[in-house]
Amino acid sequence: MNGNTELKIFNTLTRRLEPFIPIEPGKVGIYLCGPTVYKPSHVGHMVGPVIFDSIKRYLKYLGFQVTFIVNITDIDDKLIKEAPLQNLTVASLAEKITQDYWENLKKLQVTQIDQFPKATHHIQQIIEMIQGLIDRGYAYPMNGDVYFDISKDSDYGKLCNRDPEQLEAGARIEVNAKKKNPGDFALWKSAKPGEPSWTSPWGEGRPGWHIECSAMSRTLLGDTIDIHGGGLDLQFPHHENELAQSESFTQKPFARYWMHNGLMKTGNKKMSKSEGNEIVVTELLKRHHPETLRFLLLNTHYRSPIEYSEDRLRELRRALDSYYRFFDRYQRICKESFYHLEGSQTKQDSIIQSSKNSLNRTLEKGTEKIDPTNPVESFLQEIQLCYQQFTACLNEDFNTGGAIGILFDLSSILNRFADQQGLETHPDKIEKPVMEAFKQGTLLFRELSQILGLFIEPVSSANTENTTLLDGLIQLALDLRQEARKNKNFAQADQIRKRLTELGVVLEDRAGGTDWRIN
RNA sequence: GGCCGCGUCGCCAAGUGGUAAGGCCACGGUUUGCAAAACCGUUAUUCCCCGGUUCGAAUCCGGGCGCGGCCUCCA
Repeated sequence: MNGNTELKIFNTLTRRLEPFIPIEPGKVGIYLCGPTVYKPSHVGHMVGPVIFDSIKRYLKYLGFQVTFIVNITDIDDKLIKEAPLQNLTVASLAEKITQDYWENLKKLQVTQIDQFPKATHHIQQIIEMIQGLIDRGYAYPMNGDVYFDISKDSDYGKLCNRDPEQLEAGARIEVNAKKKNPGDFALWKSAKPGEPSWTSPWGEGRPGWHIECSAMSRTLLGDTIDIHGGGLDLQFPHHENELAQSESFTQKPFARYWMHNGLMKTGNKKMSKSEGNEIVVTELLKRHHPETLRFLLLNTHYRSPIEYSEDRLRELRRALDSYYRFFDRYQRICKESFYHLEGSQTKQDSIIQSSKNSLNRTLEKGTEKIDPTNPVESFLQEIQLCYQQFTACLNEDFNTGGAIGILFDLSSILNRFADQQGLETHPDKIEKPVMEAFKQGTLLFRELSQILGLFIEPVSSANTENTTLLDGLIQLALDLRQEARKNKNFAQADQIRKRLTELGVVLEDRAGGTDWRIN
C-alpha cells in the first residue's frame, strides 16, 4: 500500500505539515481524549469523535489497519461533586453519562471506535506507572498525594511551547503547599472520607487527571502511539502533562503526531460548560437530524473553530436535501436504492481502479485519446477528476470541507448527465453504456461519501414517518388535482397545490406521476 | 503579561507562492400548462490595512488594526 505516502498531517508538536509515516508499516494506533462523564454531552464533545471517525475511515480506505481508542474518564473531582446533587453514586452517574455519550455517537454514525477504556478499570496500570515515575525520580509522594515534578523533566512544555519558569511566575492558581513547584501536578490524590477510593502504596486515593490517559494508551496501544488527538483546549495542561509522564516513564516518544481540533463556538464565544452556552446533543437532535450535525462538523476544517447556530444547521439541511433528492432520483432511474449500493471500501478496490468496467476502460485510454464530443467519455473523465480532487483534499491534513465541496460537484455532474441523457424523460431510449456510466458515477459517489461517514443510512423522511391516513389524504388531494389537470382546469389544480404548499407539502410533477414531500 | 491561532462575496467556507472551490441566499435563463426539482449563467480584478521579498502573494517577511483560544476545569 503506497497511497499512504501522500498523506500529510499537521503536527502540533512541530507546528508543521508532515508526511504521515506510522511506526509500524501498515498499522496505525490512534488515541483520542474522550469525556469526563459527569454531564450530558454537548455539541463540542462530538467534534473529535466525528472527525476522527472520518479520519479512521480514510486511513482504512488507504489500506491501513487502524486501532482507534477513546477513553472514558469516570473518576474525577467533578464526578464526586456532581453525583450527590443527582442522588447518584459516582459509578452510576458515570454509567448514565457514558450511555448518553454512546447513544449520541451512534446517532452521528460514529462507528469506528474500537474501544472505550475506562479509568476505573485501569487503576492497577495507573499505580504501576506512578510507582515507576517515583522510582525514576520524576515524582514524589507527599502526605498521601503523589505529584509529578516538572523540574525533573528537561523538556517539559515542549508541546505547548511553554516555559516552566513562566508558568510559575504567572501562576494564578492558589499554590498548593504540598507541591514543590507550582507547576507540579497530581498523579494520585488521597481520598477524603466517603469518596470513592482505591488502595495504593500511598494510601487510599484516586488517580489525578492526566495519568489515566498515559496508562490506558500505553496498555492498549504501546509506548509510542501514532496519532494522539483531542480538543485544542486540552493542549495545556492535559496533553502537556500526559506527554511528560509518559515519556519520563518509558523514555520513548509518546506520540508521533499530535492533532488538535478547533473548538465549537457560537457568535464570538467558544462553547463550553464553563461558559454555560453549551448545546446539549440530545436537545439539538430533537430539532435537527443527526446527519445535519455530522455534516456541520465535517464542513469546516478540523483545526478551525466551528461556527454553530440554528440558522447554520437549517442552511446545511437545505444543502443536504439536494443530495437526498439525487438519491431519490437515482432510485427512480435505476430502480434500486442508493443506500443499497456497495461502494468500494478501499482505494485498491475503487471503482476508479477496477479494470472490469467501462469507466476504467475509457480512462485507460489516457486523457488525449478521450473523445470530448462523446458525452459518456467526457462524463467519465469528469468523474475521475472528482476522485482525484477528493483524495487530494483528504491527503492534505484531512481537508473534509474541501472534500465535501467535491461531493457537491460530483452530484451536479451526475444530475447534469441524467438531464442531458434524458434518463428520466425517455428511459426507453437509453443505451446501455450511458446507463452503466451513470451507475458507476453514482457508485463512486457512494464510495467517497462513505469515507466521510455520510449518507450511510436513509434519512427517515416525514413521508415514511407519517400514518397511512396522512398518506391517503394527500393521495386523495393529488388524485383530485390530477383529474383537474387532465381537464385542463389549471386554476383548480393550482389551488389544490397552493393549499398543500401552505401546509408544507411540496409537489413535484414528473413523467411518472406526482411526488410529494413535507418541507 | 507569556504562548497559540484567526481575519477570503450578504452569511458560511476551501484554498497557504502561479493568478479566487463549494454551500446558503439573491437575480436572470433552460425545462414545466404554471410550479417544484434539476441544469446553465450572473454575483470578491480581489482575499483587514500599510510596507517588503519575488518574474509572480490571499498565500512568505515586517509593522499596524480587529477578533478568539490557552496560561484555572473544559472536547
